[in-house]
Amino acid sequence: MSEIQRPGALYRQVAAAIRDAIASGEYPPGAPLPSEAQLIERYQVSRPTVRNAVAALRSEGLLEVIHGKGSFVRGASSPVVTIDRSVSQDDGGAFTTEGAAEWEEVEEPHIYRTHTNAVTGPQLGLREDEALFGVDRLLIDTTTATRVLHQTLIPFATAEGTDLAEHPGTEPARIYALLAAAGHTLWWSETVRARMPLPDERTSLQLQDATPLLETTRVTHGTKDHPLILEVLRTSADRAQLAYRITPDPTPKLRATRT
Amino acid sequence: MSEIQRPGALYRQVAAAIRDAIASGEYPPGAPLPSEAQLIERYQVSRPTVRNAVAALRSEGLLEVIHGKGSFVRGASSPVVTIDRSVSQDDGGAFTTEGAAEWEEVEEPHIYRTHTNAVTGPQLGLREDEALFGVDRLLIDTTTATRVLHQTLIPFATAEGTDLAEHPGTEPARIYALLAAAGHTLWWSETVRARMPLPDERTSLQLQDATPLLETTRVTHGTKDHPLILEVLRTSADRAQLAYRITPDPTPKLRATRT
DNA sequence: TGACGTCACTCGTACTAACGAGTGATGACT
DNA sequence: AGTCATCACTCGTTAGTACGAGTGACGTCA
Repeated sequence: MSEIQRPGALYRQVAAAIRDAIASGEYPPGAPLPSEAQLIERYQVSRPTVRNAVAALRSEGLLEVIHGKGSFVRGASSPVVTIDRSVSQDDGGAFTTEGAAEWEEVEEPHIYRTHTNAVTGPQLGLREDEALFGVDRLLIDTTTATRVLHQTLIPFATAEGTDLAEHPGTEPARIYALLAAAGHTLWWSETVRARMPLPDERTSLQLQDATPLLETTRVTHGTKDHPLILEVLRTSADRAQLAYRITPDPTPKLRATRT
Repeated sequence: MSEIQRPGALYRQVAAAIRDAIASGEYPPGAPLPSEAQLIERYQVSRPTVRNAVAALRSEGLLEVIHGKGSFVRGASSPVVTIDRSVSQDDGGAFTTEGAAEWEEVEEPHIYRTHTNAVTGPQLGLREDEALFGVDRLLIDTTTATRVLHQTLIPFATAEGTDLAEHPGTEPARIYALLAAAGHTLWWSETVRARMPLPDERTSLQLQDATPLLETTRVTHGTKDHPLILEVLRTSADRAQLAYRITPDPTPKLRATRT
């Protein structure tokens, strides 16, 4: 072996050596790494050790391995799409949720009835087992092919007396307009988290290895004291980032929450 | 073997069987999994296969493995701390960035000089290689021990003529107050992304396996046409989530960006 | 009683070996 | 010329084996 020696496990040394080689530009983004056989030769280690090292780099998101072809350097994955989470309202009262123009539904939205659970109940200010409409959408950005899972949960209490009871599959921006027309002054609170995807999320969002999931939960508040709508958006952290616009809030913090 | 059979690789079948066992409550969160030797016995496979299966579940964030003790079920990790990213301003003009009361600096902030690069330049509306002050902080939430890395980048052009040129290590909320006092009307744009941590981020934030990093970038805008300050916040997606407050924006979207 | 060494148990690392499976190019056959 | 079988190369999976290293309990010895 040439450049490896000190720290701990052999495979970590090999991983570090490869990491350095990538950082030094020896293997630029997109370039193929030497094959396992060549790495075995170069570092004079066994195949399990090489595979262990490659696996480590893969879990760091540094490599992409394609069966039958080889390992490739995955350039610093910077998000491709910026999803603007601010909400605009034009003179006519119509709302624009950024992206409405860019995203396209690939399938019919899945509309169903469900109930609040231990998570969604508190978020909506409801007890558990309260009736909800649910709408699941799979959206795809037409230019970048970025996929987004979008779920809308509408309490019966919110839908009652509006068009929503008949057409829960209405698009969010129209729902906002509906609620505003019903006399609500709307504002939203949103939380953002990230986690590793579940197996089914990996497939439906077509996530690569070591790609976290970005998940944002938006609660629509109206003039009444309890929340009106719950929306959850899930997408690949590799492909998308979220954008917010913040203006100073004259009301001293009401929202110091802790779970 | 008992419950495993169909789909693809043996180790995936074993992983699925263990995943099901966890889901079924056979191994509740916090409980120890059978040892490797017992899993070998139970599923009648070799040790590499068992280890492969366990590694897969570990990378899903479902298991935590402790050397010398065993493997343990890691219950659905819901964030512990909510970081409110909205900004409040009281009558006296002082700003409150939520969390200021809860977070504590563990070390002296690291203050240095640096330059814009290909990423930070455009974000600040500057060319590359423009001079900046940099301030790095490691903050810890006193009640939950959640760690946060915070970086502030201040262009010389912003600091000039203000207290910042002398004291770049000023806290963000005070910087906002300073800029407001200098005649700026402030607003902020913020982007959120997630990715797997780099090795050094893993250690400084004490991240466990399969824990993504939440990273948010805040740009402070004033009355002038170019941005004033850049802040980057990094924390464990396992321990923290971000919160935003959204109000309808009368200006039709100016911010449809794409990188 | 207290300190410490030992031991049994756990996972971590490393090697050899063999075969399966995906990919792409080459070349023969129609 | 076009189609398709083959082959070489890549990574994927599995088995078997050995020893290193961290942890905690137990028992011995002072």
